[in-house]
Order: sequence, then C-alpha cells, then structure tokens
Amino acid sequence: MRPVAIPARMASRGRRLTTQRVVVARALASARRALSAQELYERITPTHPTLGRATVYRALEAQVQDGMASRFERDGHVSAYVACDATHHHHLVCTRCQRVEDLDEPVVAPLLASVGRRHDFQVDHAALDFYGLCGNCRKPRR
Amino acid sequence: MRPVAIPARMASRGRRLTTQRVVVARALASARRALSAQELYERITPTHPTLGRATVYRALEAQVQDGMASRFERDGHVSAYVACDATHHHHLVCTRCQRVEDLDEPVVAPLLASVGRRHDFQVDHAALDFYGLCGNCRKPRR
DNA sequence: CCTCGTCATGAGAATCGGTCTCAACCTAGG
DNA sequence: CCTAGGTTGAGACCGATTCTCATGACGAGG
Repeated sequence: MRPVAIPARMASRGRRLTTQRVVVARALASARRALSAQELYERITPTHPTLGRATVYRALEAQVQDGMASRFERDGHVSAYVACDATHHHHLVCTRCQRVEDLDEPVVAPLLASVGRRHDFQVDHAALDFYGLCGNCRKPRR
Repeated sequence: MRPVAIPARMASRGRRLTTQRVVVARALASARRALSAQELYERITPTHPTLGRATVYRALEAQVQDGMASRFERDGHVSAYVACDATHHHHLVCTRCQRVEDLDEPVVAPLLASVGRRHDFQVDHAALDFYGLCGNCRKPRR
C-alpha cells in the first residue's frame, strides 16, 4: 500500500521509535482520508486496547512536526489529519467524504504571486488547503 | 464609519430585532479585524454588563447565517469573526494582528478554474480564506 | 396601545475536543 | 547491562462553545 517503511521515517531529531507511534502512523496511513484524533483512536482501540487517547494526540502532533502528516480544521473545531509524504504540497479536502487529494505547487503558485502583487500579504504556505466537494460527492444522490 | 444602518440588515427571515444583537453587530463592525466571541464579549461587557456570553455566540452565528459576518478558524480551535458586507468575497487574515483584507473574485477565479481543470473538485467558495502575514507584521521587529 | 404566540435572553450547567500531570516504563547509546 | 531522558496511560483539568429552562421582549393582529 505504501512501500516506504514507516518506522524509517520516524527517527528524526532524537525522537524515539515506539510501537505506539508506529501503530498510529500505520493506522493513519492506511486510512487514506482525513481522520480526527478521536476517529483514529476508535480505529486503534479494538486491536490495541491499552493505547491511550493522549498518546494518539501526541503521535499525531509528532507526525505533523515531522512532515509525515498534515492537520486540517474540520467544522466544529475538530482537527483532522492525513498522512502525506514529506515533500511539501497542498490539499483538496472533501468536506463530505473526507477524502484528500494533493494539490501541486504549480497550481497555487500563480495565486500566491497574484496576491503578493495586489496586496502586500504573505500567505502562510502551511495554511493553504482547500475544502469542497470531490467529483464523487458532487454526483446527484439517488 | 459604516453608513449602512445595521438594524436594517438584521430583519431577515423572521429574525427579531433585539438590542442585544444590534450591540453585538455594532461592536463587531467597529472592530475592523477578526475577533473571537470571547474578545467581543469582553469588549461589550463594560457597557452592557448583563449581556450574556451565550447571546454573543448566538448573535454571531446569526450574523454569519445572514451574510453579515464571516467565520474563521484561529489556532487553538477558536472561531474568529469579521463583519463584512453581503456581497460575497474572500479574505486575507493576518495571523499576527488579525487584520482582515478583502480578496476579490478576480484573484481567486483563475485558481478555481485551474483546480477544476486538473482535479474534479469543487472548492467551497465559503471556505476560501487565506492566512498569513500582512505587510506591517512582516516588517522586521525592532 | 393591549394581547398573545414566539422567539430571544441570561446564568449556569453540561459538553467536548484537547492538553497536562506524574509515576512507571522503554529506547538508544555507551 | 546500565543509565539518561524521551514516552506512555489514566485521569484530572482546561477552555471554548452549546444547552437548558425559566423569564422577558418583539411585533402581528386585534
């Protein structure tokens, strides 16, 4: 599914490699869509009943810091996370099915240039994600 | 400051015109930047000590629904609000000083077109706000 | 300008993500 | 092995927002 060994990407900056973090990382990577910490916790609990809620939050935070995941704001003040590779890019998050697509740099670059030209404003690259409906969710429901 | 009579814009859809909502609307309109409900509450309390916190939240929600304000997500799962006119547009929110600039349709249109062309994805117009640093906040601090 | 049906309000309790605390534990380096 | 220091799990804690419910006010229709 994701040939890159997850553990290999978790050793950064004196961060220790623990089973818990690997479990969380695998669970997120295999989801292929945006999940909240709570949702992830519920997916993990059945197979790892002793893994604590706080550990999930901490593991997700670590992944975000290490560039292995990005965080989104979902409606209702909830954070959602998606696994992503370390090369920076932006995302299209479907607000209905939570599926995430990558949005490449060339698509957003003109926008940033345009904003810079018209307004004196530096858009935060890390905050540049877009929400909406994917093709599937836009089809008329039966 | 804002010549349009606020009360006149608050009568929509059988919504009652109460002093409390006018107070909240005026306070937000005169702020000219993004404020959280709590911040707004604190600005209102000195002059209207009996106005309840819940009322502020409800008034802000009503304003968002009626197109008199937009809501942003600030770090820490806090909502922030800005007064805006009913004609739709997007915003540049400075994450440091919370000042808000308007971003006109012509600037974002090419982006939406580009996304539609490359990915089958309909970006939610209402969710299209950008965060970053305004010119002022980007100047080197002394 | 009085009445009534509703919707709105205020105060505090309740929720609910998320974070913090701390003792026990484990990883990595020597 | 042994130690130092990052990690963990449980539960307490926090802070923003929402809910509850009795009371109060808006405003349409007499």
